[in-house]
Amino acid sequence: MGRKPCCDKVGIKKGPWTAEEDKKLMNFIFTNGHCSWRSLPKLAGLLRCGKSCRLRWINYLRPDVKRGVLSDSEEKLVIDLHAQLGNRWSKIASHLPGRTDNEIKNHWNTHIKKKLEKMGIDPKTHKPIISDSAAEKINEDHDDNLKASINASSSSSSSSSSSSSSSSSSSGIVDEINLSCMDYFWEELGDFIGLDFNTFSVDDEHEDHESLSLAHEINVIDHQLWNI
DNA sequence: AATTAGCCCAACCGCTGCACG
DNA sequence: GCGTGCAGCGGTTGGGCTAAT
Repeated sequence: MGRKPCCDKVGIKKGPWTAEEDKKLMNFIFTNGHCSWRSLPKLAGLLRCGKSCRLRWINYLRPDVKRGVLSDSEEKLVIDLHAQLGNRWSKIASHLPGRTDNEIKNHWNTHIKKKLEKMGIDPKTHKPIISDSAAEKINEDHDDNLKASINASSSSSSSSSSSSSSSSSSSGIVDEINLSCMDYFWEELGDFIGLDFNTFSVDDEHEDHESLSLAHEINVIDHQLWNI
């Protein structure tokens, strides 16, 4: 015997919400709040499952929900947070007042992802997309450095200091690649939305209150993340 | 004007984590 | 510690809309 489904599918309405249903849901929540999403549809006189009501409320009917396309600064904040948090849309949404995880997820998949790919940046890793030949070259160089470090450490095995410095140089190559990738990413992104990531200031074109406050928030989040 | 292709977004589905008995 | 039920989350889908042919 498995888990009871969240709603018995018989008699449950699916698909787009009507204005009448919206009204019923809003009226109920405004007067009673949402004590239990599971029991809410019955109490509100809706033929929907609790999940559906919850989603409708959070993504559409909530009074503080912000509609319309994301601003450049909001977009930047999403990219920045995605680079740190990955596909944790609800966490990302919590940093953008009035925006929902669903909205951000949709915007990411339809707009930002394409923009980043166009800029030659992998939207998953937030690093430049490297061609096969370039990747081979990096691997060759890395292998050469690794071989050199192994040789060096084997030839001077008595000296612990020299072997440690050699191994750090091989991993240093990888760090260098990662750092240059990130520099490239921030530079491209800065150009794209008009934000200087060194000073967290925006250029004249983007110098509105929202951009500045978001730039400040990005700065704060960056500090918090780096301090973890 | 009709058809097709692509885009966008609301909504659904299934899984996970958490609280509680 | 275990099982159950619920809310919440993220991936995916489907349908409406618009631009291109």
